[in-house]
Amino acid sequence: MSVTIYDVAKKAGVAISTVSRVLNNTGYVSEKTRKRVMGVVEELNYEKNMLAVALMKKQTKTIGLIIPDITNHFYADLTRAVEDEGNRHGFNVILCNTDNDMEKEASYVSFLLQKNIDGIIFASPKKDDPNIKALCDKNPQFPIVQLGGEVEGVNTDKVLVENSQGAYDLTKHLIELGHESFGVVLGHRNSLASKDRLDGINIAINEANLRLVKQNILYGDFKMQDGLKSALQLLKSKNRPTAIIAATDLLAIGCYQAAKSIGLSIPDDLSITGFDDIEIAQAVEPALTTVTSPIEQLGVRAVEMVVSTIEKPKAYKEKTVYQPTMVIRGSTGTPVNNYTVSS
Amino acid sequence: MSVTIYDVAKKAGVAISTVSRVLNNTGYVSEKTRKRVMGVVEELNYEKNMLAVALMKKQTKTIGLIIPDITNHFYADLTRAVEDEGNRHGFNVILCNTDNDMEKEASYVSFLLQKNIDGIIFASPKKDDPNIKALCDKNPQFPIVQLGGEVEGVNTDKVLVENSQGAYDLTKHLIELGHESFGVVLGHRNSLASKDRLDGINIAINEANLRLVKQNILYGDFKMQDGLKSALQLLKSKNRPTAIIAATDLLAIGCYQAAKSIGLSIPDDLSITGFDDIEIAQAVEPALTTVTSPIEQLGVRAVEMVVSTIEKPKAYKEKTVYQPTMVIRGSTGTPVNNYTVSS
DNA sequence: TTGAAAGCGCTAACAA
DNA sequence: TTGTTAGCGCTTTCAA
Repeated sequence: MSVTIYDVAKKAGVAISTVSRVLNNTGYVSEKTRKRVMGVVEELNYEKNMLAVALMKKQTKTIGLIIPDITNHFYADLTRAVEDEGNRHGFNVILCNTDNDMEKEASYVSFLLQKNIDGIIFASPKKDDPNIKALCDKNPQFPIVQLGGEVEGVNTDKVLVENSQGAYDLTKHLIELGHESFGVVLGHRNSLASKDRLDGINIAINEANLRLVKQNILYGDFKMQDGLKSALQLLKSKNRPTAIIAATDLLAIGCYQAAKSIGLSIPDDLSITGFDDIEIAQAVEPALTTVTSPIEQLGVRAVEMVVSTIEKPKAYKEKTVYQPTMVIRGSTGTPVNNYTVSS
Repeated sequence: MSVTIYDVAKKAGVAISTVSRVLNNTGYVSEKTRKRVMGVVEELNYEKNMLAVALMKKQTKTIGLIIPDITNHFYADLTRAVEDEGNRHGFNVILCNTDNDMEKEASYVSFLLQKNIDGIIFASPKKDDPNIKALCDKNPQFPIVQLGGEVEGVNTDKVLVENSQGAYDLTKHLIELGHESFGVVLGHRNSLASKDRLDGINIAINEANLRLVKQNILYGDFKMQDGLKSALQLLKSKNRPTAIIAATDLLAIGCYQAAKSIGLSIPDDLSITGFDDIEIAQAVEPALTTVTSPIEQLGVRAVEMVVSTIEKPKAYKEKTVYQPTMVIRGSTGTPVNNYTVSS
């Protein structure tokens, strides 16, 4: 079928080991034979079969990227960064969307392992993810990096964002504007993203001697619809907050819709904050106050970590933590507190 | 290192071929040995090395997906669909972002080929893409599907969307509202998306005996920023249009910003239409009139096509064409025509 | 400086 | 019903 190293060897009148040597620049080869071999390689349009190489070397030059959902802008950006950086190092990336479904994740992981993938990046693992734990227990040497989350009791390389800091900043900003009652619109209950953010919010609120009513903390999925639903619930409640802190920009935009649907104006009647700073955050009206993470850098760092452990296994694990940055825009302001909503 | 078929065979006291047989359900195996072998498989936690299988069978159960940019919502949705459907058929997908850079694409393609990938889906190929042509010329049997675009003079399976129809519908809708002067904000000059849409627009305009001024057709990249820039240029020109047709929703949202920045209200002073119906399209104010494609179906169909050709090569090529659907929302209306802008 | 040959882990004739 | 063996295309000792 396709041309192999044998074809090249025969045509060049040398042994396959010689061809292999010139192809890989390994061992001694006379300039003369090198030229001859390269000539035949060009002539025959020979391309190395990486499968055979992989079987030999036990390196596929492929990494797996496991994310909840590529449709979420944050993961799209991240994936882009990982793919680019991987490519720069000569690695391809196999994409896996789990929807936070552990069974799906398990099946992906075993599939990836069977394919002898060289390493895996887990984005936003949930704190009780059993698959990562199992994988690490079974083979502590296998290159894994956890990005933007950490499974309890599992020691791997990590790239993290101090999300609690971002949430703290946002909350403090709202408090300084004069807000005293808050609504919190989160995603999955056991996503680290939700937990971290809530922590930061609580710290800021406690510092200011204010209280966060438990009923004002709502969980859901990460879609815009969920933001709308949660916000409606908050806005129609007795403990109606003057500010809503959403766990992602998309959720925040869902909150915008809720506010509009019942005639509240942002930020006069209601301040809203997001998280992620997706492209649309500046396009909505008013522009969204949010927090931005160095997503590209996260991806780059994660790839650096896997690739370096793949190429030279190391005895220690490392962790890099990034700080998010608050971006104040038009969706937050001093509360006016003069509105009424029919409950 | 890891446990192989030999380990299983030895422990079970059978030959490797027997193990292979029970693993693949091929040929006769007595119930007794089957059970014994399976027992050992479980006990040893044996997992098949797909690399070896692939080397033998010349099938890697992996397909490549080549897209311009995962960061673009349309491709994120598409990728999601392709990945899901691929997975359903037992295929992994390797993601490649080309940024429409032909060299990058070429390098990806040769990389994928070296890895003995089973097939490739090219999303939105540009009409003069040299790589697809070269690939087909070299190996007409290799499973390829072009999605949402077609390279001239290349015969492969195709999944298309009649974008010109969507653009036609949008334009006609605007004309019926009373618009007579249009601005067109496109993406790359030689992307099929741009060409198709322009075609549809022209047909509708000609049918109505109107004219589209050449200076009102602007090209750029596909980012929000480009929409803003192009729209500003249009709105400050002498031939200021009353409606802008953008090639994507993101570009349209850029146009929103331009309109707002110079104090025009939508749709009274300016109607705007998009393309794609991304999630945010309904969240912007006013909600965006746009056109929606069955993205998921596109991905599913493309995967069906590659997978079926991978599994059973066929002598013919096929093409599936989908119709887009117009979604009318608040961003289009009757022109009021009483505004002035300092030029 | 080059070649022969032994694998990498598996499938698939072919024999028994 | 099971075992033996020859590859798949390559890298890498070890000899020459």
